[in-house]
Formats: sequence, structure tokens, C-alpha cells
Amino acid sequence: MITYRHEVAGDVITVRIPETDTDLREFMHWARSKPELALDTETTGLDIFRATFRLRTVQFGTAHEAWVIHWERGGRFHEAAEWVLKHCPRFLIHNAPFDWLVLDTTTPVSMESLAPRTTDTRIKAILVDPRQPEEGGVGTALKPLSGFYVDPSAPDTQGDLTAVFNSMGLTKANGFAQIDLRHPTYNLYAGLDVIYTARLNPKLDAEHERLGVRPRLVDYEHEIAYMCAYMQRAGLVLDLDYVDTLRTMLHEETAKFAAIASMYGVESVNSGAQVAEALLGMGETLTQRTKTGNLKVDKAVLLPLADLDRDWERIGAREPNPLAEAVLRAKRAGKWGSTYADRFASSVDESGRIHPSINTLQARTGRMSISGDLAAQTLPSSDWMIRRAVLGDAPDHVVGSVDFQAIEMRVLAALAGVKRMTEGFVSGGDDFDIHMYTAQLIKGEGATKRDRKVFKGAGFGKVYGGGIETIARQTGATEAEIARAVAAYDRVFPEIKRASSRWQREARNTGLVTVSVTGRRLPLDRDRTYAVVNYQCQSAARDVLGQAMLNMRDAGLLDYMKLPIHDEIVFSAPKSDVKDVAREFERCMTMDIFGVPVVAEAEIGGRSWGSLYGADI
DNA sequence: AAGTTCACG
DNA sequence: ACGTACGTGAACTTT
Repeated sequence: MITYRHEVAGDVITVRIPETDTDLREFMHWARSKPELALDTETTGLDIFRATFRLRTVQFGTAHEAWVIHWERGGRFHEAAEWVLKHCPRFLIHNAPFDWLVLDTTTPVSMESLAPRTTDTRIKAILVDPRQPEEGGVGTALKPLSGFYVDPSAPDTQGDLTAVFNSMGLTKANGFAQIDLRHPTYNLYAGLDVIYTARLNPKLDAEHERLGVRPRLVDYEHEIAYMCAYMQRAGLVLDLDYVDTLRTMLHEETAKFAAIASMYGVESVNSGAQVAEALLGMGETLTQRTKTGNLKVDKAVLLPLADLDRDWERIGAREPNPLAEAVLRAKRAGKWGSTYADRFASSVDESGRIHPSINTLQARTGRMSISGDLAAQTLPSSDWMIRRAVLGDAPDHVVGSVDFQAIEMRVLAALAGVKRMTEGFVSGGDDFDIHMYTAQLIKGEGATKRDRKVFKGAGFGKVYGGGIETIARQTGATEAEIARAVAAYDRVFPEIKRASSRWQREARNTGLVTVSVTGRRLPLDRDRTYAVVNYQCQSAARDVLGQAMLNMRDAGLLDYMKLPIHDEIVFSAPKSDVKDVAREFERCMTMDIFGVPVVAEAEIGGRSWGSLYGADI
């Protein structure tokens, strides 16, 4: 047995590394009596679904003692770790979805077995304060949390290990795979992480008690985390032949338009300075500036120069500038090629799937994000080309999606008690259009599609906290027109301003934290408390989706669920059952919040996700 | 590492 | 005192 001692918050703690069968029996004997253990893993990397991925150690710990089990050594080490993984009643894990998926793929202990026994200290910490250190929060990683709650002198176990790797000629990328399994720092830090996790948990419980964080909210977040890890494990099937074609096509298109740009002296279309200089040299005038004072040459600037509207259609207002158009096309093809098509190819696993990480509490507002293999929430929707690469789960499956109708406006009506908006949602039928309804409230029955667009902009402006100038720029209407629309909007829906003032006042009285309808704590930035309306609506909308996801799991739909996209669930189902499945999804997303009906509509596509955006399969 | 741009809801 | 579009992930260039 190798034993290390270390000081944590004034206590001497012990890290044990069993080497013999006797040591392992002692470990099991120690673990047997523990009702709860902190749990962590060390692995060769983060690419869980790659064939090269391996589990190296499994660590178990209490506030005073940690055991580092060298899984890599096989045999009795497996048996001992497995026995404790199967028999310990509860585990504390910091960022549990990662370790669930690691253990699920590398040991016989499934995520299904672990998840119901897990408390995730990262979830608890985020429910206290979701902010990263850059945003003025403690942070949500184990290191800053340990430093704040447990021991100010807690080492940066990850950062220090990187230094150890570097001193051995290894890198952050290959160090975790190649460092000697018996390296003292590696083992000590592996042990310390579970000790910090064990000590963090009661501190977070005390914070929850002090701040009134609801236990029901904590449980709910664990359920959501499990469902998202389940989706991540299943992954998305790719059409690999199509991915090849797509990459070739986009790379050719990038090269073609980059060549045109180079004839005008632009060597790199992604260099704003080069593009600006060349355009000025062609006699164009550029007026917009970036935050740091450079000339702005983004899409919004270039499209008019190329005589193209927002949908890339010819306007006919001027002679198109050929450089502006070439830069636009080269940049779009380049981004689609590298960010989407190349990522598909480089991330695909042996079974032809990608496994994007679903981060269940990523945003300040609790919103989820998707990262890793693919930022699946941000695939182009103006064109089917990229989504066409994603297929249903099996040859007999089709892809569908079911999304809420105007969820943030409905949530706004409910939370702010907006009387006439609520009346609209209550009396409107399945095809109710809140923006047209608003236009008609103000302009009368003769409201036009253009009026609808203006009031839609005014509505979003309200929710997002935008000013006249920004809303005008976004909608393309004049500032005078927007000013009138916003004033009219405030007259028909006066409750929004009142709710904003009330929420801001309450937040100022409680340390600049606004509490969402589900009890989520949302810290505001001091200089933009107006964002409280957006925070309240975005956060509540996220929890409406979260509740719908629980309904889906209860209805047995988890195996059909592929991705959560803010107000939408993408699913895959056998073609023969898809109509029933789609109806079930709609049912799970239909609910009532404070008298405002929430409704969802499913769309059934074909073999690929692109079919929902116009692709023919 | 910071800045800019662009993809989404 | 006044007014502020919100939330993300990723690639690429420049510093």
C-alpha cells in the first residue's frame, strides 16, 4: 500500500493506493460501512466514445480519506472497484454526467445504476451561483469551489498536473494518457479531488439552506442531467458518404470565392483589416466601427455592398461589389466546411455516430448548451445542407421535431401577468399568432404583415431589453416607426414595464439576484439590471422545456429523444409509429402556466434531419 | 489571449 | 439621470 498524507483545511488527510490483494480487501472493508462516498475517475482523455479511450483510476473518498484504485491494472482491481460501485448506497460526484458516461462505457456498472444514487456537487453549486469567475462568481469547477468553500490553499490539481506533464515532456493533451500510473502527484491529486468533493457537499447544503434553494429543484436538475447524458450516450447517426461529399463541395466553394477575393488583394477573407482596406481601395465607404474602433466588415455591412438582402437575394439597388460578394460566400462556405462538415468527419466514432456534450446548466439563465463533437444547437437553419448529414437512429427511422409555439412570449404573459396577451393566448386557437394579434390590437383589423413584423420586433425588444435604435436595425424599420410601435406596445401591455421595475427592485434588495419562478437564483449584472425580464423569461422557458422532458421520460419517450434545442426536441422514431410518437411528444409539451396555455407542434420529416429544412431525404 | 465574425434559439 | 437587445459555441486573425 502506498500512503500519502496531506493537509486540507487544517486536517491531515490520507490518500491510499492499494497494491496487493490484502490492500484491496482493506479498501472494500473500509467502503462497506460508508453510506455515501465521493467518486471520481481519471481517464486517458475526454473523448469517452473513442476506441482509444481508457479508464485509468477510480477514486473513492470521505472528508478525511481517499482510495485511488488503479483500474488499469485489471483483475482484482476491477473486482474491488466494481464491488464498491455496485454496493455503495450513494455517490457524490462533481460533474456527474462525465463520470457516469466514463464508467458506463469502461466498466460493467451502468449509468442507469449510478444516476439514481448520485448527488452532483456541480449542480448544487450552480444552483447557488451559476457565474464563472470572469463574471464575478465563484466558478463551477471543483478547484475554485474547493478554494472558496473548503480550503483557500487548495491546490489547482488540474493546473499543477499540467505543469508536471510539461516537466516530463508531456502535454495537457497526452499527459493524462501517458503519465506513469504510480506517479506520486498524479495519485495524490486523484485522491484529493474526492476529498474536496466530500467536503464541498455539506458546505453547499448549508448554502442551500441559507438561501432557500428548493430540494425539489435539485432533484429535478439531476433528472435532467441523467436524460441529457442518456442522449449523449446514444449520439446521432451520420450519413458518412454525404459528409464526404459535403466537405469536398464546401472546400471547393471556399477556394473558388477565396480566389476571386485574392484578385482584389485579399489574401485571407477572414481578415477584417484586409477586407476593409480592399473595399476602401475600390471606392466603397465604410462607416460602422467595431468596439475597438476598427472598421466593421461583417455580414450586415457586406450584404448591402453585394446588393443582397438578408436572405441573400438580389436587391437591385446598386451594382454588386464583386469583392464583397466573394468574401461573403467564401466566409460562409469556410465556416460551414470547418465548423460543421469537418467536425462531423473528425468526431465520428466507430459506429458512425457523434456524441455532442449536452451541458444542462450552461447559461446564466439555466439554459442548456451543446458542445464538443458538434455545437448541435447552432447548425444552419436557413439551408438544409448541414442538417442533411444527420440521420435517424436506424434505417427504418425518420427524424422529427416538436417545438413550443412562442414560448418566451407565453412565459412573459404568465410571469408578468400581461392581461391582454394572456387573453389572446387563451382565446387563440392552434394557429394563434401572438405578433399578428398584437398588431391588430394596436392597428385594428386592417393590420398588415409588415405591421406584424414591426410589433414582433417590438415584442422581442421588450423581452431582450433592446432600445429603439437596435430594434430598428434588427427589423429594418425606421427608428420613428419603432418608437411609435414600442410606445403603443407599452400601452396595450403595460404590465411588462411594471414587472420589470418590480423584478429590478426586488433584485437590488437581495444582492442583485432575481429568483425565477422555479426558484432558480439568477445573478444580474449591476450595469444592466434591465436584462431581468429576459433572464426571467429565458429561465422559465428553459424550465418549461425541462418539465416537458420529464413528462417525456415518464411517457417512455426517452429512447426517441435526440437533442434539446431551447424550445424544441429533436427526435427519431420508426416510420411505422412516428405519428403516435409525435402526438405523445406534443402531449408532453402541452401545459398551463398561471392560466396561459403552452402548446407545441410536431413536424415529421424523413430519413435525415435536413428533411425538416427542405432536403428531399 | 483578445478581438471579430457567424451559426443558433 | 439616463439608457442599454438576451443567451450560447466555434473558428480564425492579430497581438
